[in-house]
Amino acid sequence: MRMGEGVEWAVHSCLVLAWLGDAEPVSTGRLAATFELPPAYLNKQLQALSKSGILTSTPGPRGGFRLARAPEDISLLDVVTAIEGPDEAFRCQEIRQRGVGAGVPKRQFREQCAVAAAMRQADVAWRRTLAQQSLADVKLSADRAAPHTAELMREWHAGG
Amino acid sequence: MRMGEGVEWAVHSCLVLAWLGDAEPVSTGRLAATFELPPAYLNKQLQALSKSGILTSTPGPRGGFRLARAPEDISLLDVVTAIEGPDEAFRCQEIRQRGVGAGVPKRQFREQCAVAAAMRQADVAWRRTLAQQSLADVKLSADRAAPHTAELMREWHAGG
DNA sequence: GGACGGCTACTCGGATATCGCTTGTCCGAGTAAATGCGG
DNA sequence: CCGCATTTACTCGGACAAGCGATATCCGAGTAGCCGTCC
Repeated sequence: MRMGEGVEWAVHSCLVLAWLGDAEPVSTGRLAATFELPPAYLNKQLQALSKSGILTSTPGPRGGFRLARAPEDISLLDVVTAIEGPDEAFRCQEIRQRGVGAGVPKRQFREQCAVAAAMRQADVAWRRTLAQQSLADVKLSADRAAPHTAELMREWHAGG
Repeated sequence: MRMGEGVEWAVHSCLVLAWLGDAEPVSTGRLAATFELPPAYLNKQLQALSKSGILTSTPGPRGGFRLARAPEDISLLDVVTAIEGPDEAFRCQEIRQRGVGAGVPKRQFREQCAVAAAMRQADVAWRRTLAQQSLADVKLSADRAAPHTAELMREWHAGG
């Protein structure tokens, strides 16, 4: 089980937008240069965030992306869902109904598969933990580890 | 983020082994026929379970696989880890140290990345939920939904 | 009749192809700003 | 000097390839049971 690396790019990009503030939008190229990422592919992730209502995009010169909401109102689950999709990791294929289960009446399978139910519990716990953490929380945690990050971002953004 | 379907096969196969009991081993072909799965590929998953110490394999005629421990002592996390590997879903690539972070002293990155830390919390919650559920629990849940499953398995196994 | 050696058939185990999705890239539509011109 | 039409350059947005891991398969090593033969 593996999460796409686009998630890491998306979260860090949102953090940069949070650090720089919503004064003016930041373009894909600028965000890509911030972490030395391929601009076109990062643009793909940013579009996904835009479609999910996490970012707002403004075209034209001086255009780019902005956070659509305050960092406190954007959870990590929002970002992960926007990039990876809404489906849960475990997809029950209902193999219990094949082979040995082919002959038994369908009524026996009204209750959902016990394996899927167990996996879903874990998935819910995972999602709940992600939903409880907002971008502001992560930003605060990063600021505690490196206090001058916001200033660094603003300087780098102005000079780049 | 997507979990391989081999996990579903592995869990259901372990459940079958639990229902049939450890009297005699069950071969890959028999297990595959139970759910109409490709035998060779299922064998791959069973080998992974065997290498992780969840199953024991006996070669030769009348050979096959058995549960290495009691179902109460096999957690879903054990099975998932055996199939999907021990790595966590989110792999931090440390992109914070590239681009804007290339010039700052390395000491700033002694603390782990805040994004990775947040993701790890969710991963821990997910693993904990999986670890708390044993094969016996899942089997019990399935038995409640379809009480005669164990009997069905024994009959189908004898007649097949 | 019993025991032993060889044979057979069946099993696991790992090496080997194929497919789909993630990754990566490109070009076109649209727009805001700058520019030059006319009043 | 001011306002406007035109041009321009820059942005997003979606369509188009490539690489890699999951999926699927096959064949060889090893072993337990069976059979024929010998004592």
